[in-house]
Amino acid sequence: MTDAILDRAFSALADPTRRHLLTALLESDQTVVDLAAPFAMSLTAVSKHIGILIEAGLITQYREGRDRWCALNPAAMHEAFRWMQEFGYSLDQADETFEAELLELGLIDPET
Amino acid sequence: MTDAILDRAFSALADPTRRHLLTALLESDQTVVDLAAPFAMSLTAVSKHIGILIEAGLITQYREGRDRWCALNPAAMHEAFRWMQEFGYSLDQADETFEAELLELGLIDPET
DNA sequence: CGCAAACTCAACCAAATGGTTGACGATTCA
DNA sequence: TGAATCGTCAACCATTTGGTTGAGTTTGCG
Repeated sequence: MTDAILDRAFSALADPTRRHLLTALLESDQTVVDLAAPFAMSLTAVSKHIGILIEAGLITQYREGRDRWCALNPAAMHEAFRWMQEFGYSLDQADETFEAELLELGLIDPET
Repeated sequence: MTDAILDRAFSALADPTRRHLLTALLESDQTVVDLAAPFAMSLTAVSKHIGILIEAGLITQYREGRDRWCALNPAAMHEAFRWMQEFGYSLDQADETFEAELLELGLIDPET
């Protein structure tokens, strides 16, 4: 039951396009067309992503004329956040090991 | 670059089996066979899940004879956690709206 | 030695994912 | 009224995902 919510929240968050949509909404509510503008993909594709975010409970929509305005919905994000909080890891330790891991994976340059 | 890390972390977290594996490791380090025992799926399947968790940087492995011990790796979890922290939502508000949403989706009973 | 245990690897499969295009409905505006 | 804007829907496609089975490798043990 709570599994289904976390499934949808985390898999919605797993896509970079959807994460960009969410950060865009951090600024202010936006219409579907506005949200889609920066992306090099069809409006239909972005519309689908938005549908997934809605299903995941990460955003909501309200209509105004022919516009669909999207807004952040804190509920599901909060639930995912809370799940991760169970892992009471040391933040200091994490910061140290993280850099080393990035180097190992070749994802950052040594001089950065 | 950081997108790739978040992609892998969140999509690794999106599967309930893998989340169960992580919470099991919260107790203590465990071998692959031990981790697989509670699940109604083949050892190969669990081994694949573990591989995904390793690739995502959520766990690490060390060998000891024929055993492979798995241990939590806080790095990637921390990164995902930090991304979500950008959403400075009100936790109080989230708790209120979350219950309502669960009801609406039929995921919980009214009396709970 | 010889077998069992602990895995991993390779090949395969069905279903889900992320994208496309084309048609459609609803709303605004000249 | 008629055309343009703002979307959604349906069908299709290639790739990824999550599972299987069968074979192989390495290690421990009697």
